[in-house]
Amino acid sequence: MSSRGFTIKARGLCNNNNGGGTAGTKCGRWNPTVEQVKLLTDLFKAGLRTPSTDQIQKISTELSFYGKIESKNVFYWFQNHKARERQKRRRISTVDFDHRQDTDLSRPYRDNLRRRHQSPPKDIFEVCNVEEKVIETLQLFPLSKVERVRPNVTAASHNEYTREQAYTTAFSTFSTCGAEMEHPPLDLQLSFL
Amino acid sequence: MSSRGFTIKARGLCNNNNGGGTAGTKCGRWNPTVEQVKLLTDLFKAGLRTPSTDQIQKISTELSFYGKIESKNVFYWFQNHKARERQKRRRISTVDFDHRQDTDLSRPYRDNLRRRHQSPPKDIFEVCNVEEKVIETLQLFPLSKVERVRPNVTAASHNEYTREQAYTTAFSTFSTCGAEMEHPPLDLQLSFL
DNA sequence: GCAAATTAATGATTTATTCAAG
DNA sequence: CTTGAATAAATCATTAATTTGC
Repeated sequence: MSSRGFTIKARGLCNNNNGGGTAGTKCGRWNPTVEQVKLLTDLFKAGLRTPSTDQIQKISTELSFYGKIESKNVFYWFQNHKARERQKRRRISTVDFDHRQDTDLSRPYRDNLRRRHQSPPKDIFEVCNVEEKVIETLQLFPLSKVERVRPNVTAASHNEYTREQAYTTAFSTFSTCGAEMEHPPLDLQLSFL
Repeated sequence: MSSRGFTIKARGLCNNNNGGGTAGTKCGRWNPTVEQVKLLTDLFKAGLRTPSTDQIQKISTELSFYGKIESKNVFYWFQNHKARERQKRRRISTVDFDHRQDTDLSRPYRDNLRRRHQSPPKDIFEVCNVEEKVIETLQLFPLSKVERVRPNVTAASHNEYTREQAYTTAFSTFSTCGAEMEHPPLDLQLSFL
């Protein structure tokens, strides 16, 4: 936890036994179980794009039932999934940038588009309260109709968010000359939370 | 703190009285005092670019002496300052990308440059132990040669880091409508939650 | 069949843009 | 117009698939 010395921490070992059940394996990076992915995907399909801290926390807690997971994993998952879905769609429809109706755009970005390109031929704001519902659902998280069955996990819940990896690079062999290494995803990052 | 309702939370009010001493003013965003900026700038000049969590914590604590400040403020400050200094430098010297000796580049990026452009005419890794020194300095933070004088702050230390703003956008009026919403009603969709 | 070698996915970081408060 | 804050885009890096040679 100190500053230096922990070279390439990620290469270490830890009890990251998901799905397979092979305990004490490498713990390089989060490896979601199929259940976790399904849940996340469902939430995404339901309209969730950028979960709040609270939501991330809840989702994380819920998913920890199926295997090791941290809040940041959830955060990253949505970040990546959102971006890659957008990207995927872009490759398909080569429509003009101004005419696309990408609903993934966050408010600031959409607003900006409006301002700069005068675009939206169709009101992009006509809302659908889907996300709202999702939130509600999330709040009801704890109670589930189905008695879930955890594949075979021994250790679980490690929902702290203690910027691990990040430093390893910074203080690894190179010691980054003084310049830097970097930063944690937005707020979740700071360990002392 | 909940999910909805708090549209644009940041516009609220709170006791953010820094420097000026006007208590109970808007708490839109952090407004660093001159002392804080000076300290941060000094650290930057000393070579610090991307402080670690520990460093951020220490810096934040130290700066809270001069006024309200959160860890994230320190984080963002370095993020922005680094980027803007780089930007500034770019406008001045229009040197080829491959030839610039920007020490701000993170390891991965530098490595990548090496790989892709065969560039570095000069070993980019020849280290400068600046940050090392900075770290030392930071560790010795508590003791200062000069007896610091706090301008006039009443409330201080709010070093929690709870991603605020970020979510407000997600749940504001728009709610991201869903083109990706063909899917069935959430109920059953998320039933297994 | 089964590893080493490749390639495809995707988790995690970093940089670039943008929003908006003051 | 400066800059704190937030998000998107780019990219790095590791793990799982898949292919290939034996």
